[in-house]
Amino acid sequence: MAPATLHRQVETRLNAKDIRYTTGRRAVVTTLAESDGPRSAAELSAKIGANVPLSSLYRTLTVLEAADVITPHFATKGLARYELAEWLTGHHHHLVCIECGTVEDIEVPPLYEQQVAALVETIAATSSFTASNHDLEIEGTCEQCS
Amino acid sequence: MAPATLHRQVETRLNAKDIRYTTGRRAVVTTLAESDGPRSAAELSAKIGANVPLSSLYRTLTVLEAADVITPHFATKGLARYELAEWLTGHHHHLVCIECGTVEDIEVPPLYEQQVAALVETIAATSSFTASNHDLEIEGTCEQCS
DNA sequence: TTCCTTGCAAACGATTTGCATTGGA
DNA sequence: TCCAATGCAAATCGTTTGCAAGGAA
Repeated sequence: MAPATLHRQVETRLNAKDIRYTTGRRAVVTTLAESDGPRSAAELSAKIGANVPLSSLYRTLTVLEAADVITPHFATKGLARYELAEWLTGHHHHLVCIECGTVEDIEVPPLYEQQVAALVETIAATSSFTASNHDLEIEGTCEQCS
Repeated sequence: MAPATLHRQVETRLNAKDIRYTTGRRAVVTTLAESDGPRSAAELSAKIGANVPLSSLYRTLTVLEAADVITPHFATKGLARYELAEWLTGHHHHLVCIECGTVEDIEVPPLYEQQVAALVETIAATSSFTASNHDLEIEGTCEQCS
């Protein structure tokens, strides 16, 4: 999605909830849009530069998550990583490096996605669990670490 | 797996690495074997009772993880949950409740498992990422929370 | 002016570590 | 006996919160 379009969509979403789309929030959205996978508060801070205090960053993340603009991800120990919500990026899955912990987004071909969706349907039909979403985590070693 | 068999397998594995299979370690393995999903240190502590200090529990978890007897899981914010490694339990996936955070194991029918395996193969073939395992997280609402 | 937002510092909760003690082979 | 394992207390790390200052409508 073009950055201008992205920001317009986010702004509309935030305005609908009477939340301002401030510079700091815009910076987080921009940075996540440029990333190819979820990023932690520390990673965002480093990339944004302009030494924003971490407490402000965390507050920004809380606000954006509550507005469903970003989604948290917890594939690695001890810290949360965030990415733009799927209504902004499209549905995707994750490659998780078991060495360095970085996470990369992947899209899977439609045929496979249908199979996974069918699997989730099947599970839902045979249990009392109400499924709303799914995420396939492929664990392994990234190029850097191998 | 029968408890006796389980403990024998774990003991063999630990002995091979010159690690003792102590009462505390045995208690963690027993408790995880009785659980239907990954459990946190606090949950294990509560279930084991016998007020074991958390620091000892964490050390036990570290040792068992290093010996590949247990595997950490991070689907929810702020804390790690552990489960017996798949060579002891068999391959499975997870239902994650987005309300209360609890995680439950599920086995998926072989046909679907083959499809997922094929998907992972395909991804591996088209990227420089070396896949070693995968985990499908189905997010939704558990019976309690719905 | 009136709230929302931000910055700073202190507080928190999960986890880790140093060190002295205990216990099993 | 001797080193691994444990308990306790203090330290660490990511994250959250109270409160006062800054900023946009």
